[in-house]
Parts: sequence; structure tokens; C-alpha cells
Amino acid sequence: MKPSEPHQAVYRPSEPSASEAQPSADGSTAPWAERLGRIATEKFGIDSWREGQFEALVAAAEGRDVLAVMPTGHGKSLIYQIPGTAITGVTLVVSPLIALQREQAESINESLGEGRAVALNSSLGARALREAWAALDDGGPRFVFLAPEQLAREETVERLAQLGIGLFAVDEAHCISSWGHDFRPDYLFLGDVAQRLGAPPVIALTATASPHTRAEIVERLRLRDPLELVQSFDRPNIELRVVRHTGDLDKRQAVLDEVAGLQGPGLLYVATRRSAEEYADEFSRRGLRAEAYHAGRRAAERTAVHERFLRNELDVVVATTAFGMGIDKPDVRFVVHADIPDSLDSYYQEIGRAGRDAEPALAVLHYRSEDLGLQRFFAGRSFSAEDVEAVFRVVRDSGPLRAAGLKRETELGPRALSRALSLLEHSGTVLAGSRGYRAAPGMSSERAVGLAQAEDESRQRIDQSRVEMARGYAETDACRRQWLLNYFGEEADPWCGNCDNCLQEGSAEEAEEREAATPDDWSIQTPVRHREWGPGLVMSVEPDRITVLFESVGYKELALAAIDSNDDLLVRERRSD
DNA sequence: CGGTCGCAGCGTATGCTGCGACCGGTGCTATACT
Repeated sequence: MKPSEPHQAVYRPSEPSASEAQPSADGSTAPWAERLGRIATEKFGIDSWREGQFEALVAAAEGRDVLAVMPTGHGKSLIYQIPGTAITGVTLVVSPLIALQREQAESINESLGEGRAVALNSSLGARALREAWAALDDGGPRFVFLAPEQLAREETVERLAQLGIGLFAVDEAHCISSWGHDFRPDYLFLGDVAQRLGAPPVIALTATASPHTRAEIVERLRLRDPLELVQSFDRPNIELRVVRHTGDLDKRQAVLDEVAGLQGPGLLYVATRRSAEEYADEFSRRGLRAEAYHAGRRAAERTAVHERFLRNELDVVVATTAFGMGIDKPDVRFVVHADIPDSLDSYYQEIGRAGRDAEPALAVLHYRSEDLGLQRFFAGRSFSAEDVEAVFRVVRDSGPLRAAGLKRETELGPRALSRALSLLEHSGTVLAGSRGYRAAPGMSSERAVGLAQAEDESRQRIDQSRVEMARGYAETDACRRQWLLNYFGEEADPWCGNCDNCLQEGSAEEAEEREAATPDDWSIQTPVRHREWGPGLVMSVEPDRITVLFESVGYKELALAAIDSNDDLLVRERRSD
């Protein structure tokens, strides 16, 4: 197996389709590659590219959908910025946080001149909002930033459709999967919105997405044969460690002692607001410059903490998952976790905030198996048959209805409504059409509830299995980096030399031996089919077992002995692409 | 699922134990009030 190259990337090159090619703003007939290269140099000062990056933005200009998974700081935004500058239509960018919208719009205005990008959100007063729309109608801005909630309003979608949207970009696209199902349901409707905006090419961008999340992004946004650009997830300068604890108190003590002894600036992630406050108080008592950061603090305080951290006025920020999106501070020296997160997707995203300057950095997870209880709780929300039935009846009796009409007719809260609707739609009992949602022909409400419940159970199994993969990372005695990279569908050496397991007593030679003992007939990313669980992908291979990600039940470990002694239990599938 | 809180009960320790109830993470937006 060869070592990961720093910018190893996989992508499926584009076949330009002339029919869908974007019209160019200046009527130029020069090939897109040439024109975009010139714009990159002249307007953005870019003349070198990461592997696949330039091809991706050319593909977008030519009308192809793109899914790009690239680390922060690798120029993801250029993939919509450069084509957006050249095409005739306006580029719409969906972004989850108002602060991010503001930041991105400012950066475009610096490159292209004032007024080329606007953000539409609730922080604008009524007057500023009118002015922003007027500027858009006059053709000034080339880029509009907004949150998915804005696109839930039909009036907004209609106005944008009239403007003519040339590109539809979704930044932080993993939010579709992590937030869409209950927390921010409007993420699930972005695929619909894109259709109603005239089905422009869609660009999905994120720094972190496992194969499962990538598949969900493609499905939810209805990407059509997208160009997939997936750069390596490896961050070799981050040392990975796990410390196991049996009791809550000794864990707490160890976390306090460790963080107090580390050279900052750094982050301590915790599971609850309360423990964020407690740890921050204790660090302050010990003389550290520490602050708690969570969604329960006032907006002004959160901004202040963020800014002081960026200015190196804090040694450590103790945070819940609220902290971090869009933070690009190069010299974060450590990210310690006092509690295990809900998935390796979250964990990787959080430790990825360390060592962006490529200097040595440290990621330590303090682990107690009991801590998984909270994550199981978050993963296993209860199913409401009444809500599902109410939504189904309304759709069947008064459909077709759009989201706003459904909200009016069902009188459910936004979260309950979209959770029910998403289950109904995903189980095929409610169909999304151009005029709104309608019931599948001949579908009874009993059957709809049953199918939705099955869908919910499958979703919960998948969430639970992601928790189990996080447990696997914490409990493995093999190379942690290999586990993490395999989780993201990437091949990796069995010995990284920079995790506790590799550093402790193992050696490259021992790892090679273990590797030699692992069977050759299974390799990661092999598509397989299980007798009961259906299709899946091999995610990791160990001497005595393999881990498979199944579409229906999530991650499962299978003993090789069982597979060998049972001919048709698990079979290899031919690759579909 | 596990931790914490309040309360009853014990029975007299400026508390302790056991039990059941309750809580736990992410942000947008619109609207009503200071």
C-alpha cells in the first residue's frame, strides 16, 4: 500500500455536454478552461491548483453538477466564485450561518469590487433588504448568499427565479445530512428549490463527508451524474491519542490536568453546556485565560469569545458543538475532547481545526464507554405515528401542497412537520412534484404510517451505527489514523507513526506483519451484498473481521470465519461505475 | 443511556441513602415587548 500523498484526490473527469453549457456573460466563445484560467489569475490572483480543482470549476461552468470534498483552506469557494464571475446568471450560495454569509460576501467584494455579492438574511432591516433586492433587479450583484430558511418562502424563490439563477452552490453541504432530518429541516428541500429555480448546475461543497454522507448529499440535492472531487482526509501533523477512563471523576481530573499543561491556543470540546461552564470556571481558577462557548450564551458574548480566540487572547475555549464552523485559525495547537461526539464525521471536523499551519498539533479523546449513552440518546428520537398520519392525511385530502401550505393545514411545529414529511417522502408514500407534495396513488394512511415507521427505524439504525464506529475508533488497538481514513473511504497505511497506538509499542514492522495477516480477498471500498442486509461497502479490513457500511442498517462488523463458512452470506458485487 | 436534582424517610450525624422525575446539541426567522 502506498503512503497517502499530501493532496491525493479522486475525481471522475467531466465529459462536457454542449447542450447544457452555460452562456457566458460577455458573449465570448473562447473555451471555458481558457477564460476561467484568465479570470482566476486576473481577479483572484490564482495560478496553481489542487488536483482536480480546476477541472471541477470548469465542469460547473459547462453545466455539470459538482460535489467537492476539500479541506478548509484549499480554495473550495473558488469552485463557485470563478464560474460565477463568468456566467450570465446570478450565482446563489446557500450557507448555514449568517456570519459565514457575511464573510464570504465580503471576500468576493474584495476580489471583484463592492456590491458584487449580497447576503439576504434577518440581520438586514426592512429597508436594507429592499435595497438589496433592488440592486439584484438592476443586475449589480453576481452572488447572493442566504440560509435555507429563506428559500422556504415561495415569494423569495419566485423573485430569484425571475432574476435567473445560473449556478446553485451549497456550502457546508454536510449540513443536509447532519441537520436536515430534524434540526434545520429546510435543508432537505434544497433539491426542490433548485428545480423550481430552473434546475441550474448545482455545486455541493464540504470539508467533511464520509461515503454515506456524500451519497445522501447527491440524493437530497438530486445531483445528476456529478463530478466528484474528494481530496485526502489525512492530516499527518495531528497526533491522535485516546485516553480511556472508568470513572467520571478521574476523567474530569485527567482532562483538567492535561489541558492545563498543554501549550495553547487550543479547544476543549464537551457534550453539554453545563460542563462547558464548569471546565471554563475551573481553568480560570487555575489561572488560564479560558472561556465557555455554547448556544446558550448571548450573541455578543459568543462573538467576543470568538474574536478573542482569533487574537490569541485566550488559552483555551471550552465549547459544545456550537463552536467552530467557519473558523480558520492556523495555529490551534490542540483539540481535546472530554466527551466522545456522535460520529467520526463530527470528531474529524472538530480535530481538523488543529494544526492548519502544518506544524505539530495534538488531538486527544478522553473516552468512557458510558459517554456513548448521551450520543445514543441524541441518535434515537422517538417516532410519532400521530404526526405522520396527520401530515399524510392533509397531503392526501388537500394536496398538492407546498411547505407553507402544509404548515398552515397541519398546525404542527416546523420540526415535527418536516420530520414527518421527510419520512413520508423518503418512504415513497408522499411525492414531491412541481406543484407541491401529493400522496402516492392508492396509498392508505395505515400503510403510509407503517412505511414511514420502517424508514425511521432504518434511519435510527444508521445513526446508532455511526455512534458504534466512533466507539470503534476509541477502542481500537491498531492505527487510529488508518481507522479514521478508512471511515472516510480512503486507503491508508497500517502504521502512521503519529498516533498513540503506533507510538506506544508497535512498530512499522509489526504493522506490516499484521497487514500481511489481513486477507487480500477483501479490500476497502469493495461493493458487497449481504443475504439479509443487502448492498454495502467494505470500510475496513482486519485480520479476523471486516467492517461493512450497509445502506439499510449502517456499519456492521462481520467475522471472516463466518463469511468463509457460509457461502452466500456476503458476496462481492460488480462496481456499477 | 447516564447524571443530577429534589424529596421522603430515617432518626438525630449541622446528614446519608434510595427513589423517581427530568434533562441533555447544533440556527435560522418572525414577532412582541422593553
